[in-house]
Amino acid sequence: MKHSVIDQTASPPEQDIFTIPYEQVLNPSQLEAVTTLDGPVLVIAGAGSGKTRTLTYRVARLVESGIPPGAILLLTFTRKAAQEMLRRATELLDYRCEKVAGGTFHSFANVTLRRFSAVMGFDRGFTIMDRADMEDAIAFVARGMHLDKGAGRLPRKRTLATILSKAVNKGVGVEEVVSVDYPNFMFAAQTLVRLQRIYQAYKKEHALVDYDDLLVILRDLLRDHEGIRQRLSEHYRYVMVDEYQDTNKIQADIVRLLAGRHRNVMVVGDDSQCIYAFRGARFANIMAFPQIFPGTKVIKLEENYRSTQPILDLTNAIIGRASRRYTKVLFTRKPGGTPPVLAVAEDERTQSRFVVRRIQELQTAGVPLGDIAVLFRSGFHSFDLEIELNRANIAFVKVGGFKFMETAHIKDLLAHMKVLINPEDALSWHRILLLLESVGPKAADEIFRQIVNTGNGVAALATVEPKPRYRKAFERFKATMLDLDPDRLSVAETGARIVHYYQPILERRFDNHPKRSRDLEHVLSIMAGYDTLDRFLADMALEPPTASVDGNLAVGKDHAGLVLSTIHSAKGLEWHTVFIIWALDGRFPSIYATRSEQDLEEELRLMYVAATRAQENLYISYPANIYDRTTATLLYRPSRFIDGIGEHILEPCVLTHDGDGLDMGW
DNA sequence: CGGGACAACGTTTTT
DNA sequence: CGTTGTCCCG
Repeated sequence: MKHSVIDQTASPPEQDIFTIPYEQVLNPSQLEAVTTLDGPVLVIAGAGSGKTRTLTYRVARLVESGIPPGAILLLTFTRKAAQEMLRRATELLDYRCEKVAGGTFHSFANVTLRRFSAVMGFDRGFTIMDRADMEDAIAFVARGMHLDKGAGRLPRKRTLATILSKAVNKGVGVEEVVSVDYPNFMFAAQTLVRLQRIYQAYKKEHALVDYDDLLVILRDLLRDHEGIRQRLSEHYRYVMVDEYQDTNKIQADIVRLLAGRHRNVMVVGDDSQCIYAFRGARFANIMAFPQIFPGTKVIKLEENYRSTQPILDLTNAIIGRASRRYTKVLFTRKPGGTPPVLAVAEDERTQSRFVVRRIQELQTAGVPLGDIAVLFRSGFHSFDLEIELNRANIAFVKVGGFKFMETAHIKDLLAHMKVLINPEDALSWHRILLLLESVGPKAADEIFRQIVNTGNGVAALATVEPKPRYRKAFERFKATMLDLDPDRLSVAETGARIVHYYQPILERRFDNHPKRSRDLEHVLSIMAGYDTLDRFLADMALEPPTASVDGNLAVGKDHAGLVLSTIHSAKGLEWHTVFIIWALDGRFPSIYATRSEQDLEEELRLMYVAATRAQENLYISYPANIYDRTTATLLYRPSRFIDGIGEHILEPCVLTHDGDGLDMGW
């Protein structure tokens, strides 16, 4: 009997086998979460309530209880979060904790699907498409549909991708997404339904998998193949999921299928911190969990260890403005603290200077730069501040926003590598063939056809008959590619040869090629850390490097530099001092979010997440008098999420800017 | 095929 | 306003 085996390994062992003093370092709720090893558990963990700590100790506890580390699966929102928890568990206990299986749903899906790729009909591997690949593929198949031009234009490819992705993540039809979110495109709804079908078929034919497919295919694999479900479920006997409020229906299904048999599953989340509904996340998953797993033990962590009471007074006031009542109220025993400040700046420059000056004062007062963060709604909100920081010689790392890996030259490099692994990848073939001089869509298509028909992978290049027009370019391409044997060459060597080949193309196509050349060098240095091409490519798609290239790269996120981050990327993190800039109504919430009640509510939660990152100091600021071109209106009110909050909770401060001076008056 | 000129569109967050 | 798609010509 399997059950008796599990019960033996997991039953509470003798007290004295534990080396970690759990009772002394955890509060009663945390302790209960950490020591309840069997059966379904739902932990509702408020901001700063020691959620990460709880998960870390629980990993250690499981391992200490004799569960083999490989039988524990820890699903988190970013891979970094998983690594960090396992690292901390290792510090608490020992090296065994490093062997726990951890990662994001997407990376877990990737490794699992590769194990069972034959079942799915991908016998030669598959390529993961990033967002830009998805858009390109959609645009490509849309062009192939030869739509009647008189019948009105389709949405742009970016919007198409958003629509198709939303339909998948919400588990609804394309028509429904269009009618709810894009009523202006209702005329094209049926075309989009067809487009979705063709796009699916296209991916299948060319062994391409987008982000959504990773989840969907894993779910289907678990649902439709009982043998595989059983194997995986017996392998991962203890499942933990972090940030459960930001999972969607498919992810909840995966958890249900994976843990349905042994029911040893703990999910941790906070409904008031759900900030990914825009891509299908449903905080309803949290409320539904006890129904899916009857007998769930519900544990609430409500004591906040992060922030001072004045900061919590503000965050409670913010979340109190939600129309939905959330499941808990936070309290702290942390003494003292000063009220958060709301700073009104005349213009953006004044706001930037205010932030820079305060940072300098904090440094003088002995606060390390790494303990300070500036948070904002959208990537571009920090541009002006970045200039001022450079001017003041303050090192920073920017997280979120700009996608280094999605720039054209980097994608060109990766496409050359992708066809080595998956020669059916039409998208990448197309991309690299178009780089050849005098090769356009038609010639690219013809060459690709010849390659695929030979069915011989990259080696098929030898048999292609180039037209005289592009013969010379083609021969150079062919010679380079035929020489790239992934079994013989290291990843970095492969990359270096491609870059060498690509250099003249780069110079011909881009004015700023010196900078792009440096980018390529940077990617080559990343390659040095990989021993197989698939691993490298999968990582670049699933966990691309985030730091920007020019100047301020270097420092890792946990060290030294000041952090500039979108609020989405700041999830789960905390700092001594937090600045929230551009808290201007019309920017935060963005005017586009002010239409629907639901979008607005998510923006409110976003403000809540931002404010709850602060331990000691919280500064919220906004530039007044910003003219918005698109709506032809003047934006001058503070964000509605903080407007009108009492002065004893959020202390107002007016920044004036005359000449070079900065006056902080009241 | 490649480049230039022009028109239309929609604007954010990320695996 | 910047990006994307289309059309036309050399």
